[in-house]
Amino acid sequence: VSAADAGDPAVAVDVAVFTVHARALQTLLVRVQRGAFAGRWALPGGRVQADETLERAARRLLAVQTGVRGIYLEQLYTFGHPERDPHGRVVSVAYFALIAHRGPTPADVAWCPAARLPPLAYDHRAVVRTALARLRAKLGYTNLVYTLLPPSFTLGELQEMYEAIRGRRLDRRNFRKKILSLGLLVRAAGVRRGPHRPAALYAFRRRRPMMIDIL
Amino acid sequence: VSAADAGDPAVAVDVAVFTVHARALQTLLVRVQRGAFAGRWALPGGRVQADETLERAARRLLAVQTGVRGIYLEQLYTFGHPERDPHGRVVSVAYFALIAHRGPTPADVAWCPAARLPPLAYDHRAVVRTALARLRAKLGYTNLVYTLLPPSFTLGELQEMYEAIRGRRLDRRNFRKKILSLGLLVRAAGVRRGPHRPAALYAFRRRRPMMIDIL
DNA sequence: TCAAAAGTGTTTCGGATACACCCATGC
DNA sequence: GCATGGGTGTATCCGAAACACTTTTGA
Repeated sequence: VSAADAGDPAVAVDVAVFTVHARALQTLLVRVQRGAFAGRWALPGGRVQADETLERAARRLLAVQTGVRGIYLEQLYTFGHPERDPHGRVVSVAYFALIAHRGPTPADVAWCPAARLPPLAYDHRAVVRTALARLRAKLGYTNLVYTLLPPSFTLGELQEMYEAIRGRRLDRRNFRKKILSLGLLVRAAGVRRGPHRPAALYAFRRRRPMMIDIL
Repeated sequence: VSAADAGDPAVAVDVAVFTVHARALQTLLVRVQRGAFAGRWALPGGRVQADETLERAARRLLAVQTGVRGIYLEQLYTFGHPERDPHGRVVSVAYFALIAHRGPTPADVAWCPAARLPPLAYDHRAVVRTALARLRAKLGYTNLVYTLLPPSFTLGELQEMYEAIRGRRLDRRNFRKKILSLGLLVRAAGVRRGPHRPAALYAFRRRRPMMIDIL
């Protein structure tokens, strides 16, 4: 009923960051430096400081450990089983985050296909599983894909995002009809040139999280 | 990186319990006994003990404070703003729960219409708002209504649940068609007699949480 | 006999799905 | 000239929504 004492669990945050690259969902992992899990891969995260909010802690630890900052972040679930951390009682508030893919990462940081994760420290496998379920569900009723894409992109690229995350192919004609009918996109200048016919570029009319109705 | 120390936030749980009664959503509140909020209403909850899971803490505190036990419970969201509790840093894992309505409550415990709550302690108003949003969303893709109903009930009573929670009327014929087509219900013995034509009784084929697709 | 809830079918509309062909480019 | 992805239109199906009258009971 009053402030903390030494009997309290420690409070931590963990962040499951996803991107889509090479037509596959990828998860951001860091190598554990110390303790019982030294050498294993784990989600970025750590202890919450006394005067910061949970989300701020998540952003700080993510930036420090991986250099990633300024991305979409939302609270996922709180994992608090008494034995989840062999070092002592730690209650961890997990966040899930999305980012457009970018280049290489620092040492001891890696993008790993979400379908083939190595053994992870703590209960982070369960955290990733929970985050993936949330991600798939949320794509169906929000415009969150925009967080995975650069400012302009082709409809083919957009469709690849949905296919990578939902794990199945979509009909191109129906997809274009549906997406364009939502009015979320505007034509961007220029075209994407590749080894084949150039594709029109599009951009999101608004780059902020919104409820919508798709798929 | 190791176990807790005195700098850690306290860890608590709060439980937002809902029922439907008198065609309205009701929230279970307890009166705060001590501290800065003494006399105010609040959600049941309190500190997590060193060796119990978060869910177990929620069930324990709910039973001790209100006598309610053995109900549907799910984790909702974790509230951790540094100033949410004037007594010190407390990170609170909120749960949301559903129960069929039953008789009177102990002293200093009350069911209160969710639409007209009194001023609540801490950030519990935000907790209730979050829980209501979750409840409304979840009714749309699960069979969780069963938690609000007695073992047998009429289709009219079932429809009242949906109407109370969603806050709008539904067409009776379409509702019956849809609900019966899902195959979740079986006829129960007997009829409900009232001041008017008797109604057939139904029961849920399975009383456990399931994903489905309704409304 | 009246008030109040129970019970029942049909029509309409819109969104989802399935499906095939031509186009523009780089190699 | 060919391989590769870009771009477009139509027919069908299914579930959702709208909608009115008869039935049974207790008072």
